[in-house]
Amino acid sequence: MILFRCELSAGAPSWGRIRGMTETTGSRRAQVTRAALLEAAREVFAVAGYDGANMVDIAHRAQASIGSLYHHFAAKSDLYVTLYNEYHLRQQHRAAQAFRNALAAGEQDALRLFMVGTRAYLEGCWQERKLAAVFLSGSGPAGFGVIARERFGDWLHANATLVNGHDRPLSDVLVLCLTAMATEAGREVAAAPTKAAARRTIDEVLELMGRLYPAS
Amino acid sequence: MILFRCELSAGAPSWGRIRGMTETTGSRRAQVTRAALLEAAREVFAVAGYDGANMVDIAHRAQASIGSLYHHFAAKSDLYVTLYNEYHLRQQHRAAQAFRNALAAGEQDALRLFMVGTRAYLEGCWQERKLAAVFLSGSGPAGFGVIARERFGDWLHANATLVNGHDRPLSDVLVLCLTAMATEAGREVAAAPTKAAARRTIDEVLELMGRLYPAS
DNA sequence: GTCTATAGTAAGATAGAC
DNA sequence: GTCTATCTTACTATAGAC
Repeated sequence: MILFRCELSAGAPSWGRIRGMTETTGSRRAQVTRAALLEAAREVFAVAGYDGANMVDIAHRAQASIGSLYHHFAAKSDLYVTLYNEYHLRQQHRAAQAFRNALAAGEQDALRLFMVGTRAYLEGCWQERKLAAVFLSGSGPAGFGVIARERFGDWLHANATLVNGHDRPLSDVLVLCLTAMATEAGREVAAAPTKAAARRTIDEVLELMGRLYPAS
Repeated sequence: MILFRCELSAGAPSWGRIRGMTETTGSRRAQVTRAALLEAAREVFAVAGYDGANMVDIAHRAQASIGSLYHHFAAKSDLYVTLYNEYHLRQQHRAAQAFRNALAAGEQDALRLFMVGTRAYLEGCWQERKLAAVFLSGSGPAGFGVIARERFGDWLHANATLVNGHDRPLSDVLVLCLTAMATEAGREVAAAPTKAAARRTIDEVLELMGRLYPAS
């Protein structure tokens, strides 16, 4: 029984490459440039949002040129989606790690294991709050919000399925509500002024989720 | 004790006029043009979303010119916000009406009254599903999502305050979760294939909200 | 691979005649 | 108030030197 498995969306994402993604191999210098461009994009998106960000600013901040930017990324959306996919993968790893730790520590209760994974996700929102705020802000290329919600819902559903041991243990509406709560909580956590405040929000949301989640 | 009062945000909205709103008075012909432009905008936004909509399409669909459009509305965001404010007002009226009806029918329980108002909101999402889908899609001018969420949260908080009879009966996190659930539910309802499906979603969400809402 | 320069396109917004 | 014509900005895309 594998909860919060990284394989969930490690395959080809249904969304992702809008116009054909750039390769990840290349010379050392190319990789440095690419990394600088991604880091610059992360900062610019965080300040200006998706629509407000412009490619020239990103290139300048990375001390690279427009030509170089377009050499590495086919479009603005490509830049955004690349950042999102990497972020999403890190979040999955955090959840999977926390789950394994809890299992190793002897935790058996399915619901509690589910909560552990969800808590890890929310703590990831705090650790990467600037980037998380970008993706939770609702900005992004056309259709991105819907896809991100669906991906998160699938993730919840798949893990909840394993928790309960049934094929379809949770109603669609319950998954809808859990997803909505986790998303809103992530937004709140990413905007929290202090780590203590973030932790309070996380604790309280998990307590509320426990009231919704049917006892296993 | 007035629940779901229309006055809640009938005053000057904190957001609203991005660049100065146009007056509502004018000649008969001007008002006809203005109404046609709003109706056209409603249709175009519903199909293309905020970013995808373009002003030329809206003007053409209203059989008016670009110049005329900009005479009536200072910017694309003004058009969008005007539609939103009118929609929001109708939703408030629906909730207030349902509340008054329930009161007149002898309903006394505070929580049940709260649910009646919330149900009216969700049924409004179904009745105006095309328009509701626009505002719930997450599209919109920069910063709109945040403001819309805040406005809804204020509405929830104010009414819940009256329900419970305390100054601050609900924790911020609980309001956050109720807001998130209502918003997601509204999205789902607006996208439901049939009225029966919408009603099922509404019933189930209200049941779940009842588990979160502290007994009064 | 990286750069500068530039053309093309689309859309928001404005000017000024009527 | 309404119109046509035009301005401005910004993303996309490409060419061609190094």
